[in-house]
Amino acid sequence: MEKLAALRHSLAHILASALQTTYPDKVKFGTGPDTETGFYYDVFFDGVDFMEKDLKTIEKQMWKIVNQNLEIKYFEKPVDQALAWAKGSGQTFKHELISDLKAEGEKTVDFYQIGDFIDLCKGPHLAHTGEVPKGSFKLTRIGGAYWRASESREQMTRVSGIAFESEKELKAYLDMMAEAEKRDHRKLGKELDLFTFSPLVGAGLPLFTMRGGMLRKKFEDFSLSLRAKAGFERVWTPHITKIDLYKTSGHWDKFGDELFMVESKVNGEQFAMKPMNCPHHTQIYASRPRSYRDLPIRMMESTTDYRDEKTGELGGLSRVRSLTQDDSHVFCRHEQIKTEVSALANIVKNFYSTIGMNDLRARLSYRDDSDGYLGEQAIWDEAQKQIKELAIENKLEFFEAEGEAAFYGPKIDFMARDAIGREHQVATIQLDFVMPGRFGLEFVNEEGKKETPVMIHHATMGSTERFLSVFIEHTAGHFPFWCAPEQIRILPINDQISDYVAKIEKVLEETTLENPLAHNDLRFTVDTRSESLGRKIKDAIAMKIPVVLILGDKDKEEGVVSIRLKDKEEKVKLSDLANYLQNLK
RNA sequence: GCCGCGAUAGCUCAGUCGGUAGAGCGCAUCCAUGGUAAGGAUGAGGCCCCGAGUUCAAGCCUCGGUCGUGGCUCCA
Repeated sequence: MEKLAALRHSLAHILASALQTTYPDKVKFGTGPDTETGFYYDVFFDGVDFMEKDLKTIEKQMWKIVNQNLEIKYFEKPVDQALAWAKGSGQTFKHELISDLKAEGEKTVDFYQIGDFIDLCKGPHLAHTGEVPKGSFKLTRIGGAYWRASESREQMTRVSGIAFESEKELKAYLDMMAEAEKRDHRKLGKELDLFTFSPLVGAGLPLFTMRGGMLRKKFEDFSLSLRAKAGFERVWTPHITKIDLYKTSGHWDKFGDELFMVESKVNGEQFAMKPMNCPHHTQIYASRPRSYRDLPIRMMESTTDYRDEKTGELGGLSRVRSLTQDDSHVFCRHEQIKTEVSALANIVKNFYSTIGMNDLRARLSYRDDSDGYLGEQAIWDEAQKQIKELAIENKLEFFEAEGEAAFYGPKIDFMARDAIGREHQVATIQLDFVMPGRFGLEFVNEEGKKETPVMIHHATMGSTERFLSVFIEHTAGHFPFWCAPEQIRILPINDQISDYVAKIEKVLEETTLENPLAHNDLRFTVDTRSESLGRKIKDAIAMKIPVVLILGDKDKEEGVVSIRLKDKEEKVKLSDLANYLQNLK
C-alpha cells in the first residue's frame, strides 16, 4: 500500500512537472495528493484554456519524464527560504501553504525535486521516475475544485488520473468503470422505460412511467409491509405547511434556503413544501395527551418531500428535488430505545438480505466540534454512547465517523455494497433527544408526572428514488421476478395458435402469487407483433423480462410451454405452470 | 451556487469553409406465419433546446436563459 501511495504521489508531481514544462509561467500549483484510485493536482491556469483533449499531450509529456528515469530528490529548506522560493517563482498558493506551516511553528519544509521541478511535499515518493510501471497510469478527467475546499476561494482546475501497480490492475479498474457505465441507472431508466425528465417539468423532478411506477410501488409496499409487521401504523401528512413548524423544529435556520415556498393568492400567507416529515409527525403525537402506556408510538409513511437542491448537485435519481421517503418515527421512553432500534436494525437487515444486498456496513455518524448542532453536549455524548452500544448488541459491522450526524442527533447509517463493489448509503436510524423537547412533546408517567419522549427517525430505503438508482445499478436492470414491472412475456410463434395463447393467459390471470413479496396478480403481456421469433426474443431480452414463454404448434401438441429464463431454458407442462411460477425467485 | 463540457428525427449520433439537414436503430403500412439475440419492401417523421445579436445568409459565430453532464461545495 505504501508503495502504491508513493507511486501515485510521485505521479502527481510528474503531472505537475509536465504541466510546468508545457505551460511555463502559466500554471500555479495548489495541492496534488494521491487518492483511492490514483492522484490529482489542483492547478490554476493563468490565461490558458486547458481542455479535456489536452490531457493526451500532458500524458505523453509525463511518460517522457518517466522514461528519463530522473531522480526524485528529497531536501529540506528553512521555512523562510521556502517562502522566498514560493514568492520568487510566483507560486502564490504554495506560499499560502508554507505560511500556514510557519504559523504552525514549522522550522523547515520538506521538498522533492524532479529535474527542474521543485515542489513541497511530505512524500512518500519513488526514488526515480523510471520506477513507474509501464501502462500503470492514465489521465482521466478535468474538473473544477475550490482552493482549500472552500466555496469562497479561487476555482482551480483539478486534473485527475488513475494509477495502479500494474497495467493489468489498471485495466481491471477501467473494465469496472466500463461496467458501471453500462449499468448507469440513467441509461437503463431510458432503455427499460422506467422514468424520464421533462424540461417543462423541471430539473431534478423525475417522472416515473408505467413500468417505473410499478417498480416503485413494489418497493414501497415491501418497505411498508416490513414495518407494519413491526408494529408501525400508517399516517398521512399534507405536503405544505406554515413555516412556523420548521422554525420550531430548527430546520428553518439550518435549511431555510432549500425550502420551496408556496404563497396563498388569497391573503399572501406563506407556506413551505415539506422537505422532511418528522415535524409533521410530532404534531400527530402532540394531538392528544399521551400516557406511558401508549408508548412506543410508531408511525410510518411513504411520502414525497421537496428540497430546492442547488442545481449543480442534481443527477439522475440519485439527487432529486422531489424525493419520496419511506419514513418512520418512533416516540418512546429512554428504556425502550434498545428494543426499538434493534427492531429497526432487523427491518434493515431483512430488507436488504431479501433483495440480495447482503453486504451491509453501519456508519455510526457522530457530531464534530462545528456549530450547527442543536442540544447540549451531555445529551449528545449519551446518545452517541448508546448508538455504539446498539451497534455492538445488534452485531452490526460498523465504523465511526465524526461530522456526519444530523443536526438533532447521531445516526446509524447503513451502507450497502452493490454487485460491482461500490458502497452506497441506504437506510438510516437516528436518535433524537432534541426535537421532542423543542415541540414540547410529553407523556404522563407512572407517577402522573410529565416526561419528554425520545424520537427515533428511520428510513429503510432512504429515498425511493435514490434507492432505485442503486438497485437498478446493482441488478443492471435484471430485476427479480417479484418486482419486475413486466414479469412474463408470451411470444406466440404464429397467429394460428391464438387459442392456445388464450389458454395460457387464462392460467396466468387465475394465478395469484403467494410469495409475500410478490403477493398479487401476475404482470404479463403477449407480443402479438408480426415479427420473427428471433426478433421477439431479442426484444424481450433487451427489456430484461425475467420470464419469456414461447408458444408454438409443438408446444400446443405436447401441452407444454417453452420457458426461457435469463440463464436457462426448459419445458413445463401446462398443468404445472402455475406451480412453477409460484416458485420463481 | 461555482469551474468546465454539451444539446441536431422517438433513441444513438454525423453534419467540412456560415449557403435552410443526414445515417443506423425505432415507428407506420404491406408482404412473409416463423422454433430461441435483427425476415423483406415501402413510407412517415426536423421550431437543428429557447431568446436576442452579428451577417446578404446562422445548425455552425457572439451574448443571455433552459436542460443535461464531469468535477467542487452542500446534503434534514
